[in-house]
Amino acid sequence: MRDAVTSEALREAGLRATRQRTTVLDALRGRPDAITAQELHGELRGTGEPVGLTTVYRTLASLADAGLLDAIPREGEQAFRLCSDDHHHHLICEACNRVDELTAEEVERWVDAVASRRGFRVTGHRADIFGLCAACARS
Amino acid sequence: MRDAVTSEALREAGLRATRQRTTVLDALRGRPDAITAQELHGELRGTGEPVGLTTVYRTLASLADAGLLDAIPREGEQAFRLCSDDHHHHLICEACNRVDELTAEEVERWVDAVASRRGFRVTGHRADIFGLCAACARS
DNA sequence: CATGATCATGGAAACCGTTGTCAATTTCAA
DNA sequence: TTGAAATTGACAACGGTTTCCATGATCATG
Repeated sequence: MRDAVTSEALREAGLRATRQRTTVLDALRGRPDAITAQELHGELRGTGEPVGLTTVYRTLASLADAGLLDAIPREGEQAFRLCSDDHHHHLICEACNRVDELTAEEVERWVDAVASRRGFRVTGHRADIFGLCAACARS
Repeated sequence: MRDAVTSEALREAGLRATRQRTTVLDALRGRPDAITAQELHGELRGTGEPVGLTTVYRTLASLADAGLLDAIPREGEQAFRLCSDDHHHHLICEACNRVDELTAEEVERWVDAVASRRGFRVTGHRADIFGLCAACARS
């Protein structure tokens, strides 16, 4: 059962497996797009498993902290999406918010080269592509 | 005189050369770090050339629109910095907010390759490196 | 199973960066 | 010089997010 998988993931993140957290994490599963706390709250409001707005905010933050979610900054707000646990970059559709994960050795190489050349100690980097996915570009 | 240069830059951006805009743009000149509207407002408050907070916000937004400034997103707020007019990326010190501009053909190549491979129509991309500059890393 | 120490929830209020309002002021082309 | 149009700035409003805190759920332990 999916519930057991979800609970275990929460446990591994150091979080108790509550109904609310399970609901949030399950709602994120299989979603190709990034979603904000408010959007998710609104979506869950309709179902039989509502979760308080405050709790949605807290849960998304905790899961992102734990590395289960990627935070995708959007105009004035923050969207989230389930992600793999290794480092990657994003291909983001500005129309439907679909997010594809990318790995990019050429980017990592560039980061290392530039940083060492200037005596920077790197703590992180970001490389994302924005545009329209094939489906959205067609319409 | 510097003032004439500043006024002309404003004119070219389609903005009237007011005392406030000249003050803001001059304050940005030669600054290695990115600064927020509130920070700049506070800084100017001390001088003999105060500028209203609303005006600082509007001016920074206008200058960024015009391509004179780069917007550097910071935790929950937005910082700005004078920039060159051609496309570039950033090397950002998280301690002192110093920002260096970078060009990166390897990143551009990566963007094109990935996008075409997936049928994405690219509207923009971003690649920034975060860390500690040589000076901040030392202390 | 019970049980309680600890953690989680959620409605309401507060927060904080930012934007809208609008009357007064400034700019600048003519 | 002058007047139409743009700009300013104090203030209020906004919107996403966080804090508060009393209530409720979880789960290691007995």
